[in-house]
Amino acid sequence: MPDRKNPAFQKAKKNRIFQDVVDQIQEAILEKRLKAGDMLPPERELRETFNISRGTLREALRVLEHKGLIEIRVGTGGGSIVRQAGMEQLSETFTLMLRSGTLPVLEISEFREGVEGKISRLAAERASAKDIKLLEKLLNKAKRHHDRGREGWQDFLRMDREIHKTLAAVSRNSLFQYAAQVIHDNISRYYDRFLEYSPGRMAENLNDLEEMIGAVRDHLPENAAQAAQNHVHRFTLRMRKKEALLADHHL
Amino acid sequence: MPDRKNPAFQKAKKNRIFQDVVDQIQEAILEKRLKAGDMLPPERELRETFNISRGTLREALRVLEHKGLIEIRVGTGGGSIVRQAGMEQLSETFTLMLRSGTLPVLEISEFREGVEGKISRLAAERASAKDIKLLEKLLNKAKRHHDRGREGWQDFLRMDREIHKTLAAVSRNSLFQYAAQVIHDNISRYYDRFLEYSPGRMAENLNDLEEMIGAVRDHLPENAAQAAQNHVHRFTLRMRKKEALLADHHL
DNA sequence: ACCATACGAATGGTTGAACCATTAAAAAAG
DNA sequence: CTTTTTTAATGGTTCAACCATTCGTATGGT
Repeated sequence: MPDRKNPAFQKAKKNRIFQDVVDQIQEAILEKRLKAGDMLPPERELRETFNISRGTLREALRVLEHKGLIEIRVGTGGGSIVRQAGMEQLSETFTLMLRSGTLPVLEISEFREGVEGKISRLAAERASAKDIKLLEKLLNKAKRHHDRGREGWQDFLRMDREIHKTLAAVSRNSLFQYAAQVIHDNISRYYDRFLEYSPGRMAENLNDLEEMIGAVRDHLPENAAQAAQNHVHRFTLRMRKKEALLADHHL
Repeated sequence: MPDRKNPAFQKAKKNRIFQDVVDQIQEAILEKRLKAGDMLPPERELRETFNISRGTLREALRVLEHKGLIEIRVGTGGGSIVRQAGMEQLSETFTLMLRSGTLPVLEISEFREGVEGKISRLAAERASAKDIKLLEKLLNKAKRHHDRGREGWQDFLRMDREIHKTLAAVSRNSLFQYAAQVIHDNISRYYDRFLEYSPGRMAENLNDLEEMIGAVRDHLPENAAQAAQNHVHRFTLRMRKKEALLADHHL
């Protein structure tokens, strides 16, 4: 169990006391006076340090937890553990905006096209021999699922996702990686129903993937970007068409 | 024996009552059963609705507030007001990640290049005559500030930002717009110090802006994208060079 | 000596009641 | 009618107790 740290906090003062506590602890973490893995003193002790009630302290800890700056565990040896802020919070907030904001699906898709395009471009620039080997292995799996026809459809879609995920990793940029993942997760949550089976569609998709991976293999960034954008754009078009149909149906 | 599947279940932390309350209220907001501007019942009433203590309820409200889903006001007629989740939370989380070093500055810059490139590309495709007129007006202002030399530097930078903002609006995609703004705000918060005056730098920047706006005027998406990326990339390079210098200095 | 079980202490989670601080609306004063 | 004062609603904070979970340790049987 890590040592309990006590980096000399000040007494709370602001209008909203818990906010002052949040700020103090956050600063301590950002200035590395508290490092990832360190444990804060137990609530009953921190309470006295800040000279506030336990309830107020807990509101502060709750916010810090939600910010991803601490993790809270119960039981003996539990308590508040300092974390390294990760991408989860960014994803969560983004998801909230996608779900609640009035972001038109068209704009989201357009953004996605840009991100996927750039990812493929970077991947084409940076793919190592090993990366290429992996991508081609995945592509072969996809081909085999394609050849199985209708019964391979779900597996094919899974490989499609896997390939995109791998390309994102090859781009060596975690922001693009997370952006692609968050958008994909959110788009598919609402539009997976558009992915009904059709032989032509699967052949078309397989062709897209072949083009993308071929361009990455040959280190042709421009082609890779174009292929990826076409691939995503095709999905967007299908989605819009289907949406229009559904709208008609409702009239 | 069948394979054991692991479909990435979420941690079942539902033991925590406040989390359940957060989820319920959040769902109500996302499903528009609660709209922006609506007010939740006062704490003492909500407490009874959920059949929990006020302290627990307040922890839930605290989290919702931090998510940007509600705003809390004190006094008569105050209470929890439903908000539309905006960009502030995204920006805040982004700032946290920047400061805690989770996101390498290089990756952020690269992302920014992609976003600004795509924005300029879209702007070149979609700019109306009116948009172009506005952009050229801004460009002229920038030119005049440039001609004033050193004393026009700050004004020139302001115009640079204004032009980028306008381009983002012309792209007609609020996601790109948000992304560009969040990244710009965060990058400049920590790296404005790299923007020291030099006549060559200002001339170089002005030239970039002229190229970008020229390409938009002539509806040449590819050129516009390239010009914007170069523009941002130049800033990235300067930033990295300066960072290296500072690092040397510290040795 | 070893292992399983039961206990107990540490720690976060929850509760209820009371009081403080701020604000807007109503009442009183001019 | 305007200004000031009062009042009531509402979030902010405190305190004290108890519940639930977890882990180390003591206990006891083999």
